[in-house]
Amino acid sequence: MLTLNQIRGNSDFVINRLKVKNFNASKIVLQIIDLDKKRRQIQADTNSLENDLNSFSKNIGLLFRQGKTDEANKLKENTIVLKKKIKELNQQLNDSNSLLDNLVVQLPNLPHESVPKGKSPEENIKIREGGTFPELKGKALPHWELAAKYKLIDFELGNKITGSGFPLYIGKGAKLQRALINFFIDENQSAGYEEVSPPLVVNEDSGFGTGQLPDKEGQMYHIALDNLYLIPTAEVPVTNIFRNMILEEKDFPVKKTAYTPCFRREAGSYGKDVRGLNRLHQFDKVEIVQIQHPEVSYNTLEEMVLQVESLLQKLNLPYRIMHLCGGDMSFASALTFDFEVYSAAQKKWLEVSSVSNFESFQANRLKLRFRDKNSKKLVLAHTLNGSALALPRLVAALLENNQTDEGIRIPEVLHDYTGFNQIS
RNA sequence: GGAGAGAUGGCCGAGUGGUCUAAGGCGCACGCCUGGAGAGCGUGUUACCGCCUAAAGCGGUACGAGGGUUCGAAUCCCUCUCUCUCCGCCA
Repeated sequence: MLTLNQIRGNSDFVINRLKVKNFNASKIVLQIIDLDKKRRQIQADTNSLENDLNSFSKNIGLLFRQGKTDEANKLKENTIVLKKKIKELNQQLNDSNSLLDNLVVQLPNLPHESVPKGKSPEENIKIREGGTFPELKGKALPHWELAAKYKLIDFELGNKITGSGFPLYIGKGAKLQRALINFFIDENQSAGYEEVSPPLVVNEDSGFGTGQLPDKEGQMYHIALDNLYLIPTAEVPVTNIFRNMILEEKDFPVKKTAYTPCFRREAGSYGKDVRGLNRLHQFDKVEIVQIQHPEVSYNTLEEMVLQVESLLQKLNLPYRIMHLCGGDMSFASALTFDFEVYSAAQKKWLEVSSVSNFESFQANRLKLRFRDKNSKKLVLAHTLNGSALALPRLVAALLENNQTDEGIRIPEVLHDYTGFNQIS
């Protein structure tokens, strides 16, 4: 959520920046500025009346203690009108405040100045690519056929147990999941991220803190009886560790990594794009999160991009890094880099990671601040996160790209984790 | 699931209707003292909103959350949330 300070006095700037995200903010911004002015006037009036009431009360107490009951009772009469007026004004103030909140919450985060204009993923800009493309003999099988052939994943059984989008991993398929998770966490740990293992369900406040609520509730599984939500990503519980916190500058950088299953309702399209592991309701992901000083958060973003890149390099997968255009960015992000791996059989790029700087957008909702060393004032911190990495599509590419006549080769870095170097 | 107790500032903890922003202690910051450190002494130490160009200053709000009673609520009443203890059940 943007701060009122960001909007007040910068309305043109805000409106123009949001155009990059194809968001027409002019109407809302004007409403906000108007309402904010009104709200402040109401508050000034209310405060002054409350001040009057307080001094009346003090005097009444004083008179009672002096035994001047008649005078006190006379003063009491004065407070009746005052109280009624204050009550009305307070009602107005509350109304204005919640109206204002409702408006501000609708504004997406401002995109960073480097964000390219564009409406769709086609307009994302490739930063660089790496890894080597596989040279496959004969016809490459898609991962869902490989998964069936080698009995790694049973989509039908997942269907039977739960429904579509909930695969059952079996044998070496299951072991491969664990191997990847452990590999990623170990790598992130060596890069200075502390491992945490958070709750997989969160309350409403947490959902709001990272921006899933309100608006995007349809994307999360909701447990109505307890009003809790299944996490769509570890970002939610991990970032919410810092809700309502005041950090010191010496605490920076805060670096956490977490493995969690992720649950997404998202009723996507059907057909080829969602076959096999391409889109699931439940999947595994290792996340990295950083809390940083605003002055250096973009260096941190770069550092996180390199961390994710190193994972893909070690797995020896062909990948590319995309600078997302305004239209393809998430609501809360100021700058996002997507990582895609090439799937040899499907002949397309699959997104396996998204690394973003949210600047103070989440911090404002979370009330995550730090004390500035020089000014001694409280300042909103910057939050960043990225997948390092999400498993399903990575596994898809891994299976497809490494298939041979003898079986599927496992990347060397995983051998210690899997205990086998080939699936056959 | 049953019974009971509780929630006060960064932490501990006092406070059962008025001068309570809230005693006392710890911690922290600064100063004095010291060769240096410690002890000791002194001073300071919540956040949010509003007024003010800003600072200073002033006003308002907040004692788990929300509502109520009252001229006045940390204190009384109602609802909710959470924590702890005991019993039961249990991975």
